[in-house]
Amino acid sequence: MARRIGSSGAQTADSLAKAALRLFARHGYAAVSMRMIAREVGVQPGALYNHVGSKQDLLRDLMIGHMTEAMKAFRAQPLPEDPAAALEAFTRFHVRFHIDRADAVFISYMELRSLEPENFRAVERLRQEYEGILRGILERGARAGVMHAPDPPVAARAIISMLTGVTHWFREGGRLTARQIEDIYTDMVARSVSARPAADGASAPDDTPKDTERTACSTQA
Amino acid sequence: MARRIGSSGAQTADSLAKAALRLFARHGYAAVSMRMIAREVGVQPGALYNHVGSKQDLLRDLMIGHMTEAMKAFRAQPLPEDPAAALEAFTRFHVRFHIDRADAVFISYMELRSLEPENFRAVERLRQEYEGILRGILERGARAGVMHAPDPPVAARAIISMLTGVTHWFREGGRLTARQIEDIYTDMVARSVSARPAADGASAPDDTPKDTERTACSTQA
DNA sequence: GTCTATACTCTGATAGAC
DNA sequence: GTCTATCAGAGTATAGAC
Repeated sequence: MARRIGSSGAQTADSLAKAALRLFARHGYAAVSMRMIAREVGVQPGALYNHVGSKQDLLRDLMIGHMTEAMKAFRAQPLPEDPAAALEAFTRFHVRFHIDRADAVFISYMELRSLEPENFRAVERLRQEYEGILRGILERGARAGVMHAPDPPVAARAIISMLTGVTHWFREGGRLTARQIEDIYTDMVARSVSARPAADGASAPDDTPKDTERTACSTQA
Repeated sequence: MARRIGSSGAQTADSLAKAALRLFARHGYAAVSMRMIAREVGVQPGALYNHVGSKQDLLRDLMIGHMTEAMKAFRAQPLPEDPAAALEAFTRFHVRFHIDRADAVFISYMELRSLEPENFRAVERLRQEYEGILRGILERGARAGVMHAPDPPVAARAIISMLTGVTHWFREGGRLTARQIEDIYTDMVARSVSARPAADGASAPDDTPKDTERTACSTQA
């Protein structure tokens, strides 16, 4: 228990978190063993348990850490009153924040199923809170008549899926800079809920969805 | 080797594929064991190897089967000449086809990294072929001036990410019917590359991207 | 705080009887 | 074609020396 001279626990803990993040993102939680992480960190497998309770704890801490950091960073910037400006702020924030943290995003998006029920609920709560921000913007925009969002919950998810997908293929030093990607996505998102219809107005549903074919239950997470 | 009276290999093989599909989608390839699959099928673990060479073969066959089926189904329908109509056809096809095969889509999207290099290349080739269809539509639309797609490769990926995301949350019997989802997504996709700018034209990049900040390499898969 | 050593379970895959 | 039995190795996690 006592710390010996020459030990460097804080450093190991940090390098452990970094290694787990990288490996989980690359191979997936289930495909990564504590032995692999230990090898990466440069310690024996058993030594990891001085810093983390279990492999599951490691995943949970990474995910909750990422989500809370995202929420905090978003709230640290002012959210414009104007819905269109707010949407742009959200989009730019999301793309920029996530491009810089591709590994953490990837994990948070893909490894929900690897969380044990209790941890899942905690993370899911944060995810819904974040999604709620975007939904709120769309609802305000639709009410104000400056946006076309027949179904804000669905639109919010569609937009977040689109934005988060960037982490699947973006690589630093590729054909486009992060800023260019940000511009392209911002443009597409703004248009996707634009109050102006698409060119030929092929089959845009009305702003007030018809009740036909509606069913009972609520859309679930 | 000889088939005995009372055996039912074809049925087992079918139920094996179905069980693997379901379990891989639910828990992830790495988290699913052959023993779990065997239990689901109702045979002993060793018996699985009468129908499949390895766990990896099972994944590869599921993914390639899904992708080729998708390509074949898409090509079985006529693709309109008009870019906007083609985009709508693509969107509706994608959403409809994928909503009915949520498990296969989920696997094809998430388990690329679980494929061994050779299998990965085979699947990736099919994926790019499919993405190329959408990219082609966007390029035609942009050339014809009826679509705004500053960067068709990025736009194609963004749209596919958005559409594929539906499998993350859609459940039969939820608040919305599949047809309603299809309508909403079709509308959003059409608008996202609409030639008409978003309401206030906040910061839409030009159709001809500026060369500033461009870097050398090509966008990678 | 890290080490070595280990407990115990599970893994993918195979061999041979039937 | 399925069974039982088994292999060799890897999985998470713990115990106790230092």
